[in-house]
Amino acid sequence: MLNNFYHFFQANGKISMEEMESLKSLYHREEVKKGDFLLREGGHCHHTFFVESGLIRMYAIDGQGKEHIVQFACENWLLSDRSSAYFDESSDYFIDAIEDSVVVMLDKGFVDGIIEVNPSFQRINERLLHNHIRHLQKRIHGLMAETAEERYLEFINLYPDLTLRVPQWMMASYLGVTPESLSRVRRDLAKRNFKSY
Amino acid sequence: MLNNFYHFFQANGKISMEEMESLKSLYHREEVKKGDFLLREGGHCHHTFFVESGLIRMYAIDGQGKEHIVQFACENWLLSDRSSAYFDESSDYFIDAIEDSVVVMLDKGFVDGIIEVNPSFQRINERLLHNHIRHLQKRIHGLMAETAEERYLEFINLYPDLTLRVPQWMMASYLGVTPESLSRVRRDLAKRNFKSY
DNA sequence: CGAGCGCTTGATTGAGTTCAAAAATCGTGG
DNA sequence: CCACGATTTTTGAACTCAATCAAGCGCTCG
Repeated sequence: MLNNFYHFFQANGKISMEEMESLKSLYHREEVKKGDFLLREGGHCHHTFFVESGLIRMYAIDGQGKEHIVQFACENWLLSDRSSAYFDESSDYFIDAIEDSVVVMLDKGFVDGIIEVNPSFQRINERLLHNHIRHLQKRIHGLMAETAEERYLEFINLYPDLTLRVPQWMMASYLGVTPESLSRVRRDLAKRNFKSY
Repeated sequence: MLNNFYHFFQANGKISMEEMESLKSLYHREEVKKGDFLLREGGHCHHTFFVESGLIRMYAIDGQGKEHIVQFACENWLLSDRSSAYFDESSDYFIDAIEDSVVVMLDKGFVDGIIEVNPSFQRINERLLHNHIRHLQKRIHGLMAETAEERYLEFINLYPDLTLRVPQWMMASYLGVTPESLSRVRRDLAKRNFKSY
């Protein structure tokens, strides 16, 4: 029960079980089924989501009604619309479950709370933010400089586990191409006797 | 002399001139001429750059030798390769001056130093990071969901001042299109009797 | 078992790139 | 202050990658 969650914070900040207990008013466990929403466009993102088990995603829907997946999050990942949560704005994004999942919902006060209990989390939070920035920057560079095929290869390299769990059309949406195009990319790779597994 | 710099921190954190003085070992003023480099690919980013006057840019060069501009920074903007600076990695980016500029170079210790002097800067730094994330996310969405024309219109709306100071081919590089394409976008907008100025 | 969803394939279209070259603008030294 | 070379912007034509539209296949789950 929330083993991943407790382990995540113990490993990162050497926080004790008792200290986590003292914060328990600032988080709660939630089970969600495939397809359930944790956030909808126009709503406010009141939580950061820690994925205890399962798989969730964040995505936007553009003017033409097309989905664009911003991020996946499986076990031990944190996901949140930081803009909405931090700036108290209504969100441009949807967050829903791709698989039946167990999610720990962290209140806005959680980060401050854990920093109070253990100040080293100040650093850890900062690191998470910098990591996020680095990741987004890579994504931008990929979209500007790389072909669909290159982006696909990077993705399966970086997230081999997700590749098996995420439907292909969602991966396409993450990569910024249509499902048809991704299908062709894969066919062409196969023809050039490229074996991934 | 560094009026913008002092004003920026006074306005944001109510820090006194004396307190800024106490940090003066952690920053220094530098004059750079158009074309001068502040950072090169492969180097380490040891500073955050505050633009006192002038205009600088950060960009990457891809496998085909093409430039991709990540960010512009004019007066009162901060610019840095956060990944390189924060994680002590070698940088993927170049930073150089588009105009003759006066830049305040902030040492890595500057942020910690100013937080020590005035703890409210902890919050301000966090806000800057969140803003950065929000901005990058918008950019990703633009690249995935919008046409070159839409991105161009957003840019001139958001940064009308930069539009006048940045050469067109650089704006193209920021928007993720070729200079030729941007030229055509502008011609077509003009033909549809769209007047910006 | 059938309806719907996801994946594939084919044909066509289209936004943006590439290559080439002309026109406009800039900047710098004489 | 002008002129000349370099850079920037524009235009044209051919091309390319990926999108769109349309159809068919196969699986699953209700």
